[in-house]
Amino acid sequence: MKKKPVSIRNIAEELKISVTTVSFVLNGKAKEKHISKELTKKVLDYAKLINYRPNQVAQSLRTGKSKLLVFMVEDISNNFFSQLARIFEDIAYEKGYKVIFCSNENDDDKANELITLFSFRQVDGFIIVPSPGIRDTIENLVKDNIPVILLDRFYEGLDCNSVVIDNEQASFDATQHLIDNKFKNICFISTASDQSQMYGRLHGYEKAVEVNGLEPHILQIPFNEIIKGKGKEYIKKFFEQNKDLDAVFFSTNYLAQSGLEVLKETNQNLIKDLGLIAFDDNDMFKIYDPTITSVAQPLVEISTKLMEVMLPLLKKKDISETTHQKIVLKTELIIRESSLVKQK
Amino acid sequence: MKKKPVSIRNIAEELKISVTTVSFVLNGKAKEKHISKELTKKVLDYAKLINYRPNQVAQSLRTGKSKLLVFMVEDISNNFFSQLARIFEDIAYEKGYKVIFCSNENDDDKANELITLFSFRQVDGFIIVPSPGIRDTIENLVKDNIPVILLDRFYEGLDCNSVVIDNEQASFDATQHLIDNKFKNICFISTASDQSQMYGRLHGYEKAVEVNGLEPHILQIPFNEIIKGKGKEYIKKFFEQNKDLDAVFFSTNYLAQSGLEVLKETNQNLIKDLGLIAFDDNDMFKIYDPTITSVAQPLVEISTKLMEVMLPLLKKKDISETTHQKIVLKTELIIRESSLVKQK
DNA sequence: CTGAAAGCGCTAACAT
DNA sequence: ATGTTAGCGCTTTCAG
Repeated sequence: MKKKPVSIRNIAEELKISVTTVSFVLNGKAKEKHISKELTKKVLDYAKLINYRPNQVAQSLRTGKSKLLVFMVEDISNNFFSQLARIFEDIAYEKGYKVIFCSNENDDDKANELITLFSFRQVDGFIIVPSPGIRDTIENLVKDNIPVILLDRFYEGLDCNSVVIDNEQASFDATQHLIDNKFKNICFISTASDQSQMYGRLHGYEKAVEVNGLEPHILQIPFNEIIKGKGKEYIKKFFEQNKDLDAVFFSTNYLAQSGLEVLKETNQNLIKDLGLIAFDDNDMFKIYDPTITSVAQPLVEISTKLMEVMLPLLKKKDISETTHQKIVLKTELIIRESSLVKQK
Repeated sequence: MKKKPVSIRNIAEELKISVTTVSFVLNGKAKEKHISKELTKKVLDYAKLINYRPNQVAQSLRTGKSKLLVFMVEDISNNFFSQLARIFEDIAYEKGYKVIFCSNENDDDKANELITLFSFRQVDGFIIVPSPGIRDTIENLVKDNIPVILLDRFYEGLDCNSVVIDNEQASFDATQHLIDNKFKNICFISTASDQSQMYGRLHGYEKAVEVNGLEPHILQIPFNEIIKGKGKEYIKKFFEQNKDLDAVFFSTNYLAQSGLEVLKETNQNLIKDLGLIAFDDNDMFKIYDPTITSVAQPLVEISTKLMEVMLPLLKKKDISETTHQKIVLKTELIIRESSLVKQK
């Protein structure tokens, strides 16, 4: 039989005192409420003895706090996001928060629905990798003083907490690194998106190419085509039409994967002959042949910063006066074989 | 300002009827309670108009149901588990359930703590990839009639719902496939674990080797050594001591990764000369050179079955009479270049 | 110093 | 056919 958990009332009855006193003691307000040392100890000991766990649902109903955070990403099965989730999970648990992960597939409707679903009262805070068109929804969350942090990307001009990386610099450095290794016809394969992170990556590339007096070669694949699995076709066609490329810079990990598939299918040697860099690291990159250079995001640092920004918001009663923090973190270029100068 | 959500009482007042009526209508019990069509429609329309969302916390407190499921795996950042999570997430949302993912690191203490944390009342059901020593905890959950399904592995002799794959058959088939391709000195690299899934994989391998009159070559690495990142060292040493191996069967995806790293570091050609199979597929396997044969678990089927088993348990008031289901699913051997007969 | 009691929003047994 | 009300377990104001 399901044993009914003990309630604060049971404790009170057992100890022949009032629920108030029990509640005060259990919430560490014994001192503040001038409750005697002996009584305090008695309550604490008994609670420990019976291994008392407060009913969090009741607590939530009363306090309006659920100790639940929502961590909404594009796709939790994506290596980058699942790694991030894993680290954030630990940090959150440490602070007494549970995390609900969900995937919005970069789709506005799904994202909106999800945010509504965790409708305002049930969740203490949101960490969101926003899809392109939910700016209004985010703005409303902010207006309603709900703790929210944008992750990975943000909306230009919208005043909201965010933790992102310096995409432009990362992309510039990666491109420059290819150029330093004698590559001249570097292409940039990305999604057709004006989201901040892609915008930054594109501009970093363009800047590096321009500064070095080279020609840009850009492929931007519509996101819904990628969803449909058409990414490979686009890349294949692009490679066929641009035979003189000598290096490829993939702006996301899934594009890198598709790209490598195409190269592999076309001609195994291509992978060795081209300069190759991928945005976002992958464990397999270091055992590929050649090993693949990547732009690695600082996963631990991102997660830590998220919690650092989130915690004060959760603590405060009224966050309407808090200024929004915009954290920009540096990436690391992990140089491996694929981007080094080729000896022909 | 945070706008206060409308409550069922607000609706009642606005419509000048009682909360009961509103509650009944909103819970689809209008017919059952003989509430007039007009009133029903009025309530429904108004609720829609103001976009009413019930406070789920209050609902939970009252009903004891939270619409929350816990999905506890070894490590959510592991590709296999994150893929599974992604699919299960969708299926659960469809049924109105939210999912809390967490990682137990295959550690008993962490697993126990997590289960206690989601202490019995707050969560409607558990899906658990159990660490080796939490048999008692699971048994208690079962005794307390809490819906729980074991995933990926189970405890011999413990009567509990489970969804697993036929590890022994999968492993036998994979090994036999290597043998069919003329490999004679096939080694099996695994963890030192008597958990059911590893036991099955080991036995499948042993059986296939024996049936074919070959010698087994087995490396079992202690799990805590793997955690410490010592996996590669063990594998390296094993390869050095067994120079005559012509094929390797990795029992998990992280071991395959470590193994490939070792092979790569030792001698790039080894990867092409050895027969190679990995348990659990990975997107990168099909673009590796050579492409890598793997035993793929049926992710969608697993997730579907989990929900199929879970839903009835969630619905029933008393599940003490239900018989526990043990679902065993078939895997698929995805044959790629790495396991085909080598032309020397 | 301690206790009584209101009330968070909802459901459902009971009343009318 | 619809309304009144108790109560889920907790926090916290107010009273003693």
